[in-house]
Amino acid sequence: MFAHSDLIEHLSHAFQDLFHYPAHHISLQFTKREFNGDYTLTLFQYSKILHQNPEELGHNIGKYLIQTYPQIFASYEVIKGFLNITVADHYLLSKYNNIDENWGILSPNTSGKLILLEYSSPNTNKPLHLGHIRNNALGWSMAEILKTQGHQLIKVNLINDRGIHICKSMLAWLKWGNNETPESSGIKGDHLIGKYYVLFDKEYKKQIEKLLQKGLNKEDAEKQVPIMQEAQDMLRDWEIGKPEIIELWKKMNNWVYAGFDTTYKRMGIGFDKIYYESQTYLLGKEVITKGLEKNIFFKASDNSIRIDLTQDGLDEKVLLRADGTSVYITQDIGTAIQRFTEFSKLSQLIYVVGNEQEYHFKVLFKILEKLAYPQAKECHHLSYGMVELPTGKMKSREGTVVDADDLMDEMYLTAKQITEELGKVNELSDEEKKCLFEIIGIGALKYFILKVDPKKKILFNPQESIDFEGHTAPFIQYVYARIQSLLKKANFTHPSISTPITLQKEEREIIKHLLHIPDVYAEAAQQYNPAIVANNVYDLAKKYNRLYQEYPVLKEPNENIKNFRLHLSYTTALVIKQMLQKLGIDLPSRM
RNA sequence: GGUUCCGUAGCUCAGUUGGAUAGAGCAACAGCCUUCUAAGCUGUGGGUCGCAGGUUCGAAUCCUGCCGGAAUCGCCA
Repeated sequence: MFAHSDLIEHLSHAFQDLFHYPAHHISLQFTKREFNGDYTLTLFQYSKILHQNPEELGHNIGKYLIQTYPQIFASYEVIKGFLNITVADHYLLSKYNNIDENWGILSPNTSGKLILLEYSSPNTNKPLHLGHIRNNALGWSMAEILKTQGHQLIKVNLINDRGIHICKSMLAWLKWGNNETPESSGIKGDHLIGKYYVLFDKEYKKQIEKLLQKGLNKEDAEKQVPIMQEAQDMLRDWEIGKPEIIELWKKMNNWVYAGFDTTYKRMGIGFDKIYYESQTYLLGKEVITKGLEKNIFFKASDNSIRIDLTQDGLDEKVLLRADGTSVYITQDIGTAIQRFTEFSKLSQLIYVVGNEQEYHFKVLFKILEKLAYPQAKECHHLSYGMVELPTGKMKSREGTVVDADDLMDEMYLTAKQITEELGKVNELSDEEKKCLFEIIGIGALKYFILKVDPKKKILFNPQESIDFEGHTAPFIQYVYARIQSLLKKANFTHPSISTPITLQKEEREIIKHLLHIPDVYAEAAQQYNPAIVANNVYDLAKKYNRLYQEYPVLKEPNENIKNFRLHLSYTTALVIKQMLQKLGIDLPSRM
């Protein structure tokens, strides 16, 4: 199916016939631009095994290929230890004809797995920020990429809707809110809650300062802050289910969810299922007890239950406090097991969570393994680096965050400004324009994030706006829009290519690139890295631009060539669209 | 201190299952719109691939040590 696999098969025949050598794992690479040829075989390794100098070996294989498969191999060159093979135009074209809208995408099949991917997972006490944008973009995109490999994905969000942080916002709202609501204030729900979270923190700091002035040391002061004690009391009331607290909690959480939904929708992401920590935080205790009976865990002298992972290069970890209450990892064990039960065919869990929690997930997966869950070995933490500002890490409480909604607004405005300056779409309706600016702005933002290897941290400078030129989404979207314009002018109906033609170098470059796309998806999935798709689709767009600049399409006098170029343009746009959609980026038909 | 990750052009990043002269974008400079959308194309300049060893015919890529940065090693989540 892929361009390479049959070429490699023929090469392997060559080794067999010529040298009776069973060559496995032959790897072909693209020939570098400065040499003649399409695919290159490196000869050194074989020259050693077969006791033949590379030059001679190269000629032997090259001749064999051309004589045995003249319809596939056109010519070859041996330079130093490299065999550069040029394949025939009609071979490339016959492969090219297989490309359709599902190119590189396997339909759900028997080897496909059922995978649950958890991402986003926000707290309900503050709005989403740039860090969440990275998480959301990565999570969504990773799910789409895994689907190309025939897997079935369940995307879930685990919302952290309980705990002291929510009580802080609730308390501040009770004290100073005057019954302010999103409706009465016109403030988006999550932002409104965030406002009270900040207010709490201000008051908290003020009170600490007072205590310090009274002569308390820092540690005691932090323990005695009245407002913090009030928040603790509120958490206790919440836990025993005091009706007015629960009601307030529900009301304020609903404001937040409405706000999140707006942001998610604008980002173009979604979930198949939403879990709430308030419903899962007690899970896991039972498992701990069972594990204790099986001696996987042990009771420490202080009555807390722990696991000793020192043999596995980790530490001793508490799983249940002495008073029987659960800790963070207890509920993660619980939810994992609950999911294995809930979806019996589930074979993999993927968690999209920042790299600060790498240790946590190592421990979690190890515990699941010790508890003899076969899925444990398939669990994966898609860990990503922090988004940092020139001033350092973003901190919600100190207001040094780049707000997700604000940033998207800014991207929209930049897209609007640039588009209007260029003045190419003036006759579009206001509604169409709005839609276009959104596609360009949000696309630029997502691409900015997704093109970077997830494990690297991203430095975001609010002073410098995100580019719309060069290695960006708008660049790729522009290629697509141009092609749509060509197709429209030509009334293109994509007939198949049957007439033999001679390909230009730029055309071969594009075809070879397109033929390689299935490998790109496979690699991105295998490495859990959407950046591979992001960088590759840029290369494709770049190659098309070279062709576009150099050769006419509609104005090409030869009808066969004209039709072929139109078809190649159409196919390129098709694949670009597919690839960008894997990144969650939309495409405009004009821009 | 232990563990993990990162260090490539002035800046932002590709390239790491070992292969040819290390590639893009931004920024700078010089060209290309009476020809299919110039958010584009072409060219110039810019590199001790953190440092030092090692393995190899061949190392940005693998191994060891060191330097610099980040995260983590909570009965916080």
